Amino acid sequence: MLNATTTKGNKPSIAQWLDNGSAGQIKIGHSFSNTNDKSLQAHEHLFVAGDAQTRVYQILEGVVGFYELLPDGRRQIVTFCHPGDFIGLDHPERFSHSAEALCAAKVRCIPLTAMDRLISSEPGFGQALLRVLSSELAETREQLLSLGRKSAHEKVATFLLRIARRNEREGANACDLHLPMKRSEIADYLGLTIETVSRNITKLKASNCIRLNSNSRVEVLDMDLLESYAEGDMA
Amino acid sequence: MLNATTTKGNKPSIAQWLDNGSAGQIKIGHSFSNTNDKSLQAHEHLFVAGDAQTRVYQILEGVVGFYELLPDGRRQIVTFCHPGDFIGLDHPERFSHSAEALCAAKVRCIPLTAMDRLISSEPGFGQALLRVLSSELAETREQLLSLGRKSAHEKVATFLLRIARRNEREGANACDLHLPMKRSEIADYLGLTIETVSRNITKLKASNCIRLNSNSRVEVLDMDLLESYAEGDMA
DNA sequence: CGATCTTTTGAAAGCTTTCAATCCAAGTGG
DNA sequence: CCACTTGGATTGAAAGCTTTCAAAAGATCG
Repeated sequence: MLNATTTKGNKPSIAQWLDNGSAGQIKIGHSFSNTNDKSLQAHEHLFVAGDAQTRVYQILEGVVGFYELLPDGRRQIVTFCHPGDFIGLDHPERFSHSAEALCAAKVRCIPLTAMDRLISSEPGFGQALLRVLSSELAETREQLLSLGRKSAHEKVATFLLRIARRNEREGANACDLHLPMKRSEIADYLGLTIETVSRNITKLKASNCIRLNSNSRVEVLDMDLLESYAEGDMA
Repeated sequence: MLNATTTKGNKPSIAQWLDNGSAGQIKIGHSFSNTNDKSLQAHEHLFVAGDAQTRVYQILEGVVGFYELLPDGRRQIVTFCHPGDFIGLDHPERFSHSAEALCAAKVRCIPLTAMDRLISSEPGFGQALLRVLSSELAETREQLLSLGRKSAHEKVATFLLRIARRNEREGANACDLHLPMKRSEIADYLGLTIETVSRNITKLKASNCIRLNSNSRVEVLDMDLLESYAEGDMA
């Protein structure tokens, strides 16, 4: 979601803040003293709704789910945060969302004051943040279309396609998808139930669009078909 | 959606760029030479998906719907833009969305180059934009919860409640809601059909939660009830 | 290998949509 | 001033898709 790469090769004192490889984009590297990294076990929370927000987080390893709850327990996962992504750029006061590691994860914790300092001192930093926020907003709007107007089948296809695209961006095999989250988390991301997600994955299998090598390892057999499903060209 | 007020009192040469009254927030006033204002009739498009994006727009008067289409014509309205709101901060290349005036409207057109200049020259401007984008992202995420996890009844209640809150923020009567959009546009914003929207407005009337003074004029009779409906506390 | 969690599959129920018809408000023109 | 027209909103009934409830099948782990 956020166009920033992880700190490849682990340089703990150098935050590879923003590094979207596209031509003409700025690249910021900056050393920090008052950040600290935090390791999370699977299913451990980084924070929960109601916590005061005093830091911004950047994912270094693993995947973190960012979600909101209704009083009766219904959950909407807003985004899955991957290495390089930021959490907490959007809400300057108090979290209305919670963040939970889907698997073992490591995050860098950056005090808001450090962010403010950087914005003032590094001219390019604020602009980089603008780009990060912009692309996150664009992605969230894509998800609005999915949630508001797509069928379950289309939602699942769109979800898989997005993962394929992410793979492509990162130079990985677009057809070999790894799903770090459970069906229940996919369901809460797509506004569906576990059962509906499962049924539609089965449908995609049946139409020879994908194959499951394991529950969390999907192989795309026909990317064009997957794309047409995602856009609703057929049922 | 965007924390910026309109140019009250019409000062065409002074863009009251950002003016969120909160304590400690910056206030920017800046004069521009190369912006021009554009008037739109009801249902006239500001731009359509596919257009190259060369400007950012700020609504001066009226309401503009920002939407995305699926190939088969299904529409998702992403946001209703009110005076002060910006359009086009999120996507630096080519529009994947379209923008259409819901009623007679006036917008200020700002070339991207002018934005870039401002970001570089006015230190506070970039930070103001960050806040605008942040709050827009937060609002979009709220909408994700609505679309993904709320019932039709809850969606409609949430929609009305949001308008009431907007009224409050602007110092207007929170109980007197003006709906500048048609039922079909509410439907495409909430991921429902016209009929479902209508039925649930009727339900809200029947439970003495609201009253319709006209099709576009809703009076909230019981704000607490509306809030509890919006959160799903009852049916 | 048993215990537990997760996924898949089946059948019935429910909510929203679809299809249709009526109602309503606002113009238009005679 | 009153039909007539028109676009939008409401209401009704049937269909459809997703959910709910339930159970079986896998997978993981000690």
